[in-house]
Amino acid sequence: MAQVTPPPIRLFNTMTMQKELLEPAVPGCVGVYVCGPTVYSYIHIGNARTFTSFDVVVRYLRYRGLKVRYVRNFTDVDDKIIKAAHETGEAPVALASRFVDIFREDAKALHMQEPDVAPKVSDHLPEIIAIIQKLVDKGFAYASHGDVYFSVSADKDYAKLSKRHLDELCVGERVQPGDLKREPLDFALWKAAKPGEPAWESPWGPGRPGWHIECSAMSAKYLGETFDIHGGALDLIFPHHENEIAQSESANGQEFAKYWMHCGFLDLEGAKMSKSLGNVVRLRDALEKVDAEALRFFFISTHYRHPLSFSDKALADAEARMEYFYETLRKVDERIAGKDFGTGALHGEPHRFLAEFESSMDDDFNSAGGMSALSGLFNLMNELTDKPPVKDKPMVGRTLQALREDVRKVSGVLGLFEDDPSAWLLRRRERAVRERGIDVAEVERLLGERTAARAAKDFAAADRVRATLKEKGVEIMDTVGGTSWKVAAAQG
RNA sequence: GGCGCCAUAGCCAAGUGGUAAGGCAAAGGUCUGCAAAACCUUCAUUCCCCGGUUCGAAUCCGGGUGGCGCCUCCA
Repeated sequence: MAQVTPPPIRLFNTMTMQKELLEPAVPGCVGVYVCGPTVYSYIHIGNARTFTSFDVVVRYLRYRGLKVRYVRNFTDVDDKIIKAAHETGEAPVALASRFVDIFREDAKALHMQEPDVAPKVSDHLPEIIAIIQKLVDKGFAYASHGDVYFSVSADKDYAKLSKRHLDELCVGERVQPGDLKREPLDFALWKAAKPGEPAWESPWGPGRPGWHIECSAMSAKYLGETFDIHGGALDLIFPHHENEIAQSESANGQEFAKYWMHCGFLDLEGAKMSKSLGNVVRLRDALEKVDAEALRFFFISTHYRHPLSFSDKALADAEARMEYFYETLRKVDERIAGKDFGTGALHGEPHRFLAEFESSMDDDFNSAGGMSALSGLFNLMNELTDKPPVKDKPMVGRTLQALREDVRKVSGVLGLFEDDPSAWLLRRRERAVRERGIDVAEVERLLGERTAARAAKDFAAADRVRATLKEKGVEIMDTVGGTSWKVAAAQG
């Protein structure tokens, strides 16, 4: 077996601010670490966008034949968790554990694949304490009244990821009164326990890890001291990722991650989503109103590094597009199901669309560019189904089969079209029926009346029924197989 | 103040040196009893503005203007 040529995937590296060819440390194998959620609440649609983006990255790397180890952690020890637990009266560990389960449900609902490893901070105290000890031993960290701090001045290339100047950073840094730190920029690796807080024993007394050290410890455990891709959203560049680099490279004396990928922000029609404004949209609330794949499609339609604006209109557009895709697939499946069209030539080079899709995705996971190829693919499916340009029916059938097969491949990468088309369409109609308060029995009765009128060639009566239904938001379609109906697009 | 990002048709959105993908909307057409869906056609001599580099720039450089993010927890 010949050596497989590595796929020419290029990705934008925040460290160098350039697109680079992906060259894994171990050829053919890619280690990916994505900073996962702090489990103190429900995730919002911004979090969902980030995790969906990396879900697609990992799916694509695998599609391209790379062996991926995908690690996404749970931060289950944290100030915010302690605070939230205080409010609900739960034990912090219990609250965190509850939201880990909730996160898993949400991720599944959005068709995200499980990471290979989903480590929790609370399960990795020995590893965390070990790396802190290593930093203390090497002189990069110091203990202070039960806390341990990383000494930023000991790290000569601190801030290389965010490209900041230390003297400038000091200006904005708040220095707490009675601070235990030597320098304002130093950050906590270990925090001494306060009464009532979860605490673990350590060489510095009871306490808990600081925010950043967990990722250094857990990534090293599961991916090694140097690994390939480290991801997260833009806001993690500073200080979180910067501090991870400082810790890991100081402790291990080698490069931490080769490629840094950062996902752009999602806003609400230009407004920042924030708790103080009270406009945080939870993923699960969004999924009450919009189909999961439509939401994924909405995310995927814009490049992962670009800002994305969430709105009802954008969602409605995405859902309408998904309906087009699924209607097409339903027709195609009906046409080719269980049929054998033999072997032979295909019409119109159907595989060119998949090739186009791949070349877009190879270029920094440009899923938005890939949509163009997808449109071409579906367009050809419709053309072949409804108005075949060639008479050779077996050839048309074979071509449709080939196209359907390519849709399945794209589906595996994007996490779209994973449903049975008819089931998806019916589910969407049922949701619309509920939302619009449509009386299905009445619709069926009116349709019966209309069918009778049409049979009697009383088209005026038939058109009156059509108009009546239209007022109720129901659109009807006459086909060879009879009349079907759907809920018209919402007018607002 | 520092470090960055963004600005492409009515809207969404690719394209980062070689002469503007795709989608939605709109208009016309095919099909239809009429529709819907689908398909076909049309729809940016031009990419926020002003300079510069180049045979050639939406793409590179300089300067503006307008949005935004991070610098404190944040996906």
